[in-house]
Amino acid sequence: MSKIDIIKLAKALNLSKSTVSRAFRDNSDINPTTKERVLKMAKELNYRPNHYASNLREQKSKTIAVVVPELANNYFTQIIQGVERVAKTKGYHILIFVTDDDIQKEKEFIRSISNGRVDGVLMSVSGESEDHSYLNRVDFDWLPVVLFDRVYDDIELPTVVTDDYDSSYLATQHLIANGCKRIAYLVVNKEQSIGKTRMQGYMDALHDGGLPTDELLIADCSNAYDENALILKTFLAEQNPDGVLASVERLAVSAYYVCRDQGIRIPEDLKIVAFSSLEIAELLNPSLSTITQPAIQIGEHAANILLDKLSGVDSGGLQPQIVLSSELVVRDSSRL
Amino acid sequence: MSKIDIIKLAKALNLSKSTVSRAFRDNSDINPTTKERVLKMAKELNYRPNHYASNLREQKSKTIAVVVPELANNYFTQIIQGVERVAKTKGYHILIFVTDDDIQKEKEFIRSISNGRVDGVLMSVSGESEDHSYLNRVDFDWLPVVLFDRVYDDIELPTVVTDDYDSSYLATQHLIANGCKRIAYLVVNKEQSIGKTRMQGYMDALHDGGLPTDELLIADCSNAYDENALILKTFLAEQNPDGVLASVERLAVSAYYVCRDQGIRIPEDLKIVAFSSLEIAELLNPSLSTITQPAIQIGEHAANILLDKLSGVDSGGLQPQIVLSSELVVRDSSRL
DNA sequence: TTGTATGCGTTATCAC
DNA sequence: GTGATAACGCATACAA
Repeated sequence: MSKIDIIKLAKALNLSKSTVSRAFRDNSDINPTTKERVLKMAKELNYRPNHYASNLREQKSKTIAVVVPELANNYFTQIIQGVERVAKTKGYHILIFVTDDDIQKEKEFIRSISNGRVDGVLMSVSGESEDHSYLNRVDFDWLPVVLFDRVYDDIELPTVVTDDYDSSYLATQHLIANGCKRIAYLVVNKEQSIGKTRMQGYMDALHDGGLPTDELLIADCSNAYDENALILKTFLAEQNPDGVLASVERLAVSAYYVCRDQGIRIPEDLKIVAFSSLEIAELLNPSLSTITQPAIQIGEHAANILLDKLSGVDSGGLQPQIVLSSELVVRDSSRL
Repeated sequence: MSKIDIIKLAKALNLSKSTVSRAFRDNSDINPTTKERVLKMAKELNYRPNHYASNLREQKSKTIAVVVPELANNYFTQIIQGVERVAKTKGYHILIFVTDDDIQKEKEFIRSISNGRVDGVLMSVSGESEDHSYLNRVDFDWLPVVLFDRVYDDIELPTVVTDDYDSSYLATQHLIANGCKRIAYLVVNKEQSIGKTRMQGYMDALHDGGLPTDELLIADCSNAYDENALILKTFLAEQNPDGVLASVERLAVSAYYVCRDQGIRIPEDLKIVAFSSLEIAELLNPSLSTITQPAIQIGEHAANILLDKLSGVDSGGLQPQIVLSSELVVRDSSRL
């Protein structure tokens, strides 16, 4: 294969390079027969238009970036699946970037692609509690951005999120209905919109259910399994809750491990509900009650919004704000 | 931000574009002070070198492609994590492509990137039983390719795989040791090297353990959960095995569901061991015995090999063939 | 319908 | 140490 370019191909065909070029563009004036001829020879010589040259010329890349905080999370990989699925149908490729929840990396990545690297960006953000004004410096007409799941509320962009408040409220209500009096809330970062919104639903449900809200029942965890094991062990021992709402799957898993080790019975001693996209929640011991977010659909929606923008579909001036519903699936871990 | 390019920046600084360009290259003759000045102004104007122009010029993209059969599989997403981790440290981006186990898509993708789109490819293949000679047409000096997990044996390329035969053998031996007489093997596609190798380990262990091998005990499943539920339900009823080796996680999960529905007790009636990268195998009911592959490391190794090649490290002429060890973790699902 | 010429934004080579 | 200029490979406006 090596170095066959449009000129060599043109020479081989005794044509000009423009004609050859035209053979690869769909809506160009070209004799169907010569087009055939070119395509055939191209196949033979294994020629493909150089991507970077075309992109430079056309100022587009047919590629979108997907920016996520982490990959070690089923939820995000499911979202990526959704994105991939719709991107593929429109001929787009996807570039994955992981920020490790570090806004510096997020910022640097956005900077690094801000000059034609990709046609658009799908992002779940990392710096909600920090200064993310860097985003205001990008021209969204040049580089459309759609936020999903974790969003910056103070920046006007299309978003795709789930109804976290309602889900949290409902799940807490369910725990109350099943007799819980001391319901704990497990969260990784209270400052994130996700953590905050879910916490609000939890608190309001407590209040409406006639239960006091107690700062001490809110466990601020980390992202590392081993740390969480420690935090939760202490937390459960000291606070002795009878119900738990885990704002992310990982915390529910840690809670399961701690309960097993400490001889805390689920659901008899402690009932658990968790935000989780685990496909086998059903098979856990005991099966885990979940608030299941439509992850794949989030990806699909976000991708569709972005691709619409890229193909010039007018959103009527305003930014779509999609809210998808999660589903509360009650299983053994929160049963009476 | 919009349209700021090197020329505008140069003008703003009253410099030539060559000088500006030099400020961004690390080892160029340039006055440190002017470099400072350029970089500062660049930041101010939010200038970034155009990726496509540089790539066109330099003939490299600092991007590698990761090609996998599917994303709906923890195993592959973990591998991607590993790749991402090392790629990031070397300043590479990753482009994800999913073949849906369709060699046509695999082929088309490789073709589509064969002209400078990426600097190299990491791939887990899809067309082992089909004609994959298309790969011989790519010049691996121009586009280095490293295969992982699912490989083409008849094409000379670096590979990273796990010791599937040994793992299978060991797991089967373990089942025999725990009293199983009728051990079934669950597989998705017998023709794949993965399925085949694992089956061989299983068969040899049976033989060495003095047990007959029986074609009927090999269940050829599909990739869809609902289909598998049906297949396995019938299979378990008809063949009545007392042990099962699942060549992929998905099949073990299906088996769990079927057992639950049919009142088959694990491990009393049926012992199960599965190839699985599930992090919470421990928490299943009952906890699942697994052959755990070092997925993240596979990704890291593959990426390292590729990046070494890209940076011109000589592999001594021969293609590295890495074999990583999986770990058999015995849990309740296969206990006596 | 096809060919010619120009520019997309860089970087490298060569002068200065 | 810096500036002019020629590629990189392609796609389009314009001429033929």
